[in-house]
Amino acid sequence: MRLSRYFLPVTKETPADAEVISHKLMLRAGLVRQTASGIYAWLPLGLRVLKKIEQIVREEQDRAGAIEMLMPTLQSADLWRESGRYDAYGPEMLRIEDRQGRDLLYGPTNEEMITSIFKDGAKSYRDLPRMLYHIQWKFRDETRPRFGVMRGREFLMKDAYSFDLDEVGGRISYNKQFVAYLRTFARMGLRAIPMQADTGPIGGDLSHEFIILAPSGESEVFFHKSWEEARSAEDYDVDIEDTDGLQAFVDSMTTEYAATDEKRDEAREVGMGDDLLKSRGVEVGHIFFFGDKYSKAMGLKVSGNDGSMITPVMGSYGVGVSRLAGAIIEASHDDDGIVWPEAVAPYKVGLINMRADDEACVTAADDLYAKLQAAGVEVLYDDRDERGGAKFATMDVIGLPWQLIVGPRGLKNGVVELKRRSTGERDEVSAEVALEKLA
RNA sequence: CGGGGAGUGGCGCAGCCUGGUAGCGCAUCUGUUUUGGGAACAGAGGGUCGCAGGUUCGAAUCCUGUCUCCCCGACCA
Repeated sequence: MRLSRYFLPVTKETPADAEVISHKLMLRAGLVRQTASGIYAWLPLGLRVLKKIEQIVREEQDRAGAIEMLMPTLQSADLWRESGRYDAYGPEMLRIEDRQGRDLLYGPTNEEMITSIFKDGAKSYRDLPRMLYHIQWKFRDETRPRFGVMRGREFLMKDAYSFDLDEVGGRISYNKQFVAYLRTFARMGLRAIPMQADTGPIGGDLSHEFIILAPSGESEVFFHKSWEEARSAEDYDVDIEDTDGLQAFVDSMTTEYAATDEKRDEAREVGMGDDLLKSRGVEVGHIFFFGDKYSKAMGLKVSGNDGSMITPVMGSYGVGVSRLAGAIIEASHDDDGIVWPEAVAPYKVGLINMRADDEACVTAADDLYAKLQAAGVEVLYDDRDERGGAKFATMDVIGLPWQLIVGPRGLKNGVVELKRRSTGERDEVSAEVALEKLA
């Protein structure tokens, strides 16, 4: 994409509304614009990030054996009356009436709807286990939206639902999602720690929040120092079909101490000494097993192999997709702007032509642009007639992982400059070497 | 939902107390000189002062109502 033809409203000043760093940077970098309290428009650059995040979530859900579908944002109130939640949910649920006077709501979550759909389509024990998911906008009318997209009223969420014949099966589904979550966040360059959350009606330990560490996160978290070390998705490469191995792996991930502020175990902390670390954290995912709460209330039953009727047990698994965009920035930025992890960067390379009025520079930069595109490299080409300083500042604030700088100074010596955003390292290399490194 | 604050060119703000026909910085546009870390100079465009009433010869300014947004707290599968 040529910047001269793009829509990228980057600002030097921060709007007064923004308080947290990710919100400020998202506005400054032209990723989002607020349209109402807690409601955001995703501008072209921001949308690319959102889609990158969404795609990683999708790939890991698919890998875990979940099946993608899409449910609507608007739901019938009758569906929620079946589960009893229409009255129970409270004012956080946005209620709407259509022209016929029918009660609708903008879905804050989809347990009722998925249960109803699954009930319609699954009749036999042979139809289970199944996991279904979708990535769809939700609305929760929070009393006080804040922190930009991290606590919006309208937000993009991946929500998955598992259906199993019994609790043993339910735990297997849960474990598959558990691993998928670790992998998902690791792929985005985040350190996400599973922390035990309030348990569902069944009790036990089948509910975890995934908290990412970020110095400016919204809540305080406490954990064993082993979580400090960076881990990649490969560290979570488990055979999810090996039930025992999967369980052992999940156990190993939940033995080291990790707790949110409300869940602290002081007795345990005392014995940890220097191994205990604390940080700020942002919740980016939450998984839980809730047994037959919805299946029972909504009459979901399938035939067993002995002709009996079985009420399946369910779990649900949420990832805050739009929240992640903010959370990643919280975890990865510096004084100059965003530092995108490569996996979610809107473009991989920012190509800068230092002098739009210099024929040699234009030719060289155009050539690199064409070759990068031909090689399938996502590149944002700053071909505007601006001064170098302004271009550097723009590239730094939008945080693309690589900056490829073409200027008269380097061309004289037959080189271009390759700068890594995360470290600031610069290499003077030939155009060919630069292409090789980026392709 | 309790408490606090703010609405004035795209963004950040001043003016309001003490009514007199709207200003500054940044951004934008034009021109010239510039050009490796957000250039300088000269000129230009752009605002029914959130909205609705009221008081007054006259309202951004005073009064009443209303809407919106932000911050702290409570809440947050």
